[in-house]
Amino acid sequence: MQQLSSDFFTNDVLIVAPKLIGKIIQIKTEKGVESFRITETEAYRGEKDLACHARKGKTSRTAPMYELGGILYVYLIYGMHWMLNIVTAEKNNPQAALIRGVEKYNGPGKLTKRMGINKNFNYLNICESEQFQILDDGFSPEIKTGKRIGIDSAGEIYKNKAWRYYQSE
DNA sequence: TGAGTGATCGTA
DNA sequence: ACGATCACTCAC
Repeated sequence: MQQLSSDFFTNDVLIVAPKLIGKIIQIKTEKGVESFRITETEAYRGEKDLACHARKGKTSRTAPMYELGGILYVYLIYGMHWMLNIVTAEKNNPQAALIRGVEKYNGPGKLTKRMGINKNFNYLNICESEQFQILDDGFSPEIKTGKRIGIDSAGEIYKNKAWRYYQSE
């Protein structure tokens, strides 16, 4: 059981997002230490990607994505649901992998609710944090790809990219 | 299929 | 200051 190093996240999101499948999120909550194995991710890749928040450039919301890979990008959507993203790539290359599902909790809003993820986790460095870590226990499942979900306004080219990754049964 | 919900950002 | 938008979820 090994914690992922900074190098792991300093790669293109199209490399990192599929590699995150099967890895384990370990989080310290009021209940103690809990673990969740990642089953589904999506890649959001730079200002050119019309589905990525960074398509409009750097703002206070998207600033975390412009940092060096290895921190969290957390934001609220529809006034209710916290979205958990892992920032990837080098500084000023705004990319992130959305954690869309973990074992037993599918859906990006459901898993953050279960984990207690909120605004306080934004910018958290996951290579240095005691509270939130990602671990590799050697498990490497077969991975399938598909179109990303919920990005209808993104335009034909990027809407149809197969940048969603999930574990096949 | 549509309501709930509030931060964010462009426009003024 | 205002209004449109939104990487979702749940109940019909």
